[in-house]
Amino acid sequence: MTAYQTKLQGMDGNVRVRMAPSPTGNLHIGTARTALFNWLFARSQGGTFVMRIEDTDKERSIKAYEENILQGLRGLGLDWDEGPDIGGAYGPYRQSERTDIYKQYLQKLLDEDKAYRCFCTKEELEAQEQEMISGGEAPKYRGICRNLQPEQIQNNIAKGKSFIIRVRMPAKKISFHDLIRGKITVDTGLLEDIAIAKSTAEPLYNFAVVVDDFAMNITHVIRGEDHVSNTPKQLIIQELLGFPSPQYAHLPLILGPDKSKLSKRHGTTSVDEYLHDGYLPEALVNFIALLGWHPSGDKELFTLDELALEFSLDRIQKSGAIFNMNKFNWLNNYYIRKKSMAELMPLAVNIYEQASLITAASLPDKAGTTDIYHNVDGTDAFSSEYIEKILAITRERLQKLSELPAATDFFFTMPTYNASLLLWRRMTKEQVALSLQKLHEVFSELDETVWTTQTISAALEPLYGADKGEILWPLRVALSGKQFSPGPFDIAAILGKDRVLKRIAKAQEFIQS
RNA sequence: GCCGCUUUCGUCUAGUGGCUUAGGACGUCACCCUCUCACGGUGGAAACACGGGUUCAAUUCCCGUAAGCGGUACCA
Repeated sequence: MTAYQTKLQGMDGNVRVRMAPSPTGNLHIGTARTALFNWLFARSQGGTFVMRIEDTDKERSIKAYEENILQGLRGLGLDWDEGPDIGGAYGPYRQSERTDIYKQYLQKLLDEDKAYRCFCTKEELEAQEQEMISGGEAPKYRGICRNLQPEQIQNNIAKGKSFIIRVRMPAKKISFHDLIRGKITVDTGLLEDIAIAKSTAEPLYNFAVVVDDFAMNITHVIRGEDHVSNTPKQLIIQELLGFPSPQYAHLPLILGPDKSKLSKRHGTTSVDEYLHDGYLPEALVNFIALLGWHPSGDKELFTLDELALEFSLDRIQKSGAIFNMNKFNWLNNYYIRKKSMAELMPLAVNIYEQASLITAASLPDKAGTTDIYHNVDGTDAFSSEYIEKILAITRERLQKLSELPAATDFFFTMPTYNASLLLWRRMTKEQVALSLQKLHEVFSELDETVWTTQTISAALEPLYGADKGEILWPLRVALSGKQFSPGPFDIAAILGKDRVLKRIAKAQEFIQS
């Protein structure tokens, strides 16, 4: 029995939470974290996690975004028990497919006179609003259509005037207990008669949410803090409809460096982009989990399963958390170092291919292995073992996988040199040329069949003067062409005799010209 | 403007009235390792927004103030 299964014993398992993304953009960091916390809560309680697509806004909702969001979430390791892609007992799970359900409750509210038709045009509403603002009042719908006579309504409908549906907002103090923030009280008298549908077939957010959360038996609503002001509205609608209220937990926002809600102007907010940029899913999950939540101990490195084990709502922060790239980079480096070679290889190969450093051999060789790659002009071939060795010595210096091509291109193509870079400290060109010449001699003599980091290191031993750097720096730069790189023995061991000799010769040519 | 929420090192945070010379992590600085960079190791600098209460005692409780954020749609 796993630790998780042990933990679940004794839980009622009746918890039902939902993630309700709106497909109006690619999967956003904030959405991912809300999903993560819902998932964590469901898993830690042995409850059910429901995925529901909130696509009531026909203009802005795009199917491709829905796919991006769902795929992105799965890519992070999250799964759901019910949803548009897998069905479930409470479907359909797309609001656009639930109009009949909304229609029925909308009619009920209209019949009971808890809601009414508002025939005001957008222009009229806007004018009223302007009037109120210039008069120093808080802009709010005045309730022009609140008390229309039945004949007027019939008349308007007969004339084909379009209408929206508004709820009669009762004026009272309403409060709820937020699982994270405690008691929150709002005076609904300050709220206007909010619109709940554009027509009987087009419900609006606050209404659709209430109906669905009830119909889907949701017990806990865990969502961003930007929804606290919607909660009293939804509470009222529930009351009007006679629905019980779920429990609420409002998560602190993820902030940009300027402390405002994280958005595109702060840079990348899309999960996709981070993944394409070489950030690992496990790093992203670990990082966003720590944005607003903290375990009871000092431990900071968590897998998804470990998070599920430790997670609890009462350890969620109340204030917003700035998305700190530094720490994210550090975490990503940690996970790059930790990842198994088997997982890392396909990612790296893909990146190398995209950078046109290698291309998979067009034909599998006769042994049936397909793990041979060529450089683009076909002048050199590399085994997957060769690439694995490169990763082994390079991974610890990467903050993200996308740095791989620039950091290791010299393993696949001849490096280009920069004159000043070949010179170690106060060395002259002549001294460097001499070092290179000695190196070329030693490597020429070295037996190719025992070509390892150790033998290379030992073979160079006799060349050292007082400053090893006079030999090792030119060597490293000759092999890599870079200011920063792994050590020269490791590079040489991987490159092999032929490539090492060629690179040293090229560097010699360069320094003499 | 109105309503709501929030406030511990630069950042993420621990802390629930005395155990705190306020702990950890990232970043930063110094040193070590070292041919470079990174990794790793050691050490340092760095915070309780302000003002009143309550209490023998407040970072911790209460009230104000300030600041920040969120909301204020026929978006979600």
